[in-house]
Amino acid sequence: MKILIADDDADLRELVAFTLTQAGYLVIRCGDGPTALQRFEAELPNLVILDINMPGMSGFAVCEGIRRRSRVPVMMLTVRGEEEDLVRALGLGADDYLNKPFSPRTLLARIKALLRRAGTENTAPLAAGRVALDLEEHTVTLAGGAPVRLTPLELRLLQMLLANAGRAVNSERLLVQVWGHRSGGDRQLLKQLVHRLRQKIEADPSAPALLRTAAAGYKLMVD
Amino acid sequence: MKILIADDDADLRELVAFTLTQAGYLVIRCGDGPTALQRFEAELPNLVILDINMPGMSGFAVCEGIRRRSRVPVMMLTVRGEEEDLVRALGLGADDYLNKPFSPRTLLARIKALLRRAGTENTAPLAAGRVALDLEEHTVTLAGGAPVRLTPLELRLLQMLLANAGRAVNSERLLVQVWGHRSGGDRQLLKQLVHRLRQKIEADPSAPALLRTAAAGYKLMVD
DNA sequence: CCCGCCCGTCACCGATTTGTCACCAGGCCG
DNA sequence: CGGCCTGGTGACAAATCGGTGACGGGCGGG
Repeated sequence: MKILIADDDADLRELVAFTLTQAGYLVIRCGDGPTALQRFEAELPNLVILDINMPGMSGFAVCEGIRRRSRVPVMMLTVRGEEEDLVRALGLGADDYLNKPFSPRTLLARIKALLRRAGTENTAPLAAGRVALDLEEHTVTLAGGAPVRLTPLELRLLQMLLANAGRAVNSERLLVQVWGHRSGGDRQLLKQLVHRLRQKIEADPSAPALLRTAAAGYKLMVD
Repeated sequence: MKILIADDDADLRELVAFTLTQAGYLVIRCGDGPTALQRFEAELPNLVILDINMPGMSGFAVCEGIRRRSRVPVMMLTVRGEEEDLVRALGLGADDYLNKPFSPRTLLARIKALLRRAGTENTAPLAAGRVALDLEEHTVTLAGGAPVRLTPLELRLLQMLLANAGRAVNSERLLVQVWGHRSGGDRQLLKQLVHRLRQKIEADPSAPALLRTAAAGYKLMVD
């Protein structure tokens, strides 16, 4: 589950990003309007959080731009008491708003509600570190990158590793989970699958940084 | 569920739009009569809300135009005490009216009543993006185009995809929903049906833009 | 009775995915 | 030093999958 946050206030931006990351979402940050639009195009996040007051290009304009090509849920961050802003934002197609300052708890609750309403929540928030899995689309997204398509077997393998992110997973167990094999012997299959997966997700497949070989198995690195 | 709201008073329009959006409807806005007619053609909403007093082209004229090609429920917004307007509106085929000012609660209640009466709500999501289904006529209408006749199976398939517009639907689930098959195996049927449906609804069937192949199934594009 | 539509079935193509084999490099140990 | 194991890699073949064209049986309307 990807969320784009655009706010020129670095402190607030990081607070939001931290809260969301902790909750298992993959967060994309930016500090101004034009960048937000560009990142939106590139990442196609599942939800967008926009600060209204940004220098250069306001949240309104960004919202308008996004609405021209997508019905993705948009949440605006407003200053309490600016009723006019609020009405304008909702008029431009924003889905919800939050008055600053707000609590992380409130933020999460509103975001969950928005995603539920948008029907996006089924796409389980399977994410850890810089890896986010989209079970419905059969893709992985590595922080800052474009989604990568995975084959069914690759998806299953990555899902198993993700479920145990940071810890080594026994080869035996991976064989059982991915192929349903009851006994060992078929190490070659796993070898190949890992190899193929690395070609797709590693920056340098010959020096694996994410999917590392561990004692008697493999592990997915977090940070 | 799509609702078109036409009102030249921006504040009122946005209030209505916000109320409806919160209630889960997809809202299409416009501020004058000609635009309303044009958007109606393009979007084929499930319900239309018209202000009577609009500069240029009155709500009456819009209502008349809509009635020439559709029996979609129409609600008029009137100023209290203008009995004559009211009579004229209902005479032109409007289904209900609301005196300004009104409360969001009232608005929602009346809209639900209208939709229930029109039998639109049971008939489920019949429109998304540029695709609108007519279950009675066994036709689809693509934005701006002429209705296309569908066979019963094609209709069922499109209905299933429409109910999950924008998201991928598993082949397995489609098989069960369309044919009532309990188990897999018969992928060939789905292949053919999709192929035949694409011939009818795609501008270029060899490069599907609407009914796209997705991971482990198909999906109907909305944007 | 014939005709057209609907739809299940088969056959084929090209692309993707997956299983298999052969080989290499490095570590360990007798 | 040489055998042996483990993990990585490239290459190839088999299997699968989606798209497409074609055939024909069943059925209802003229």
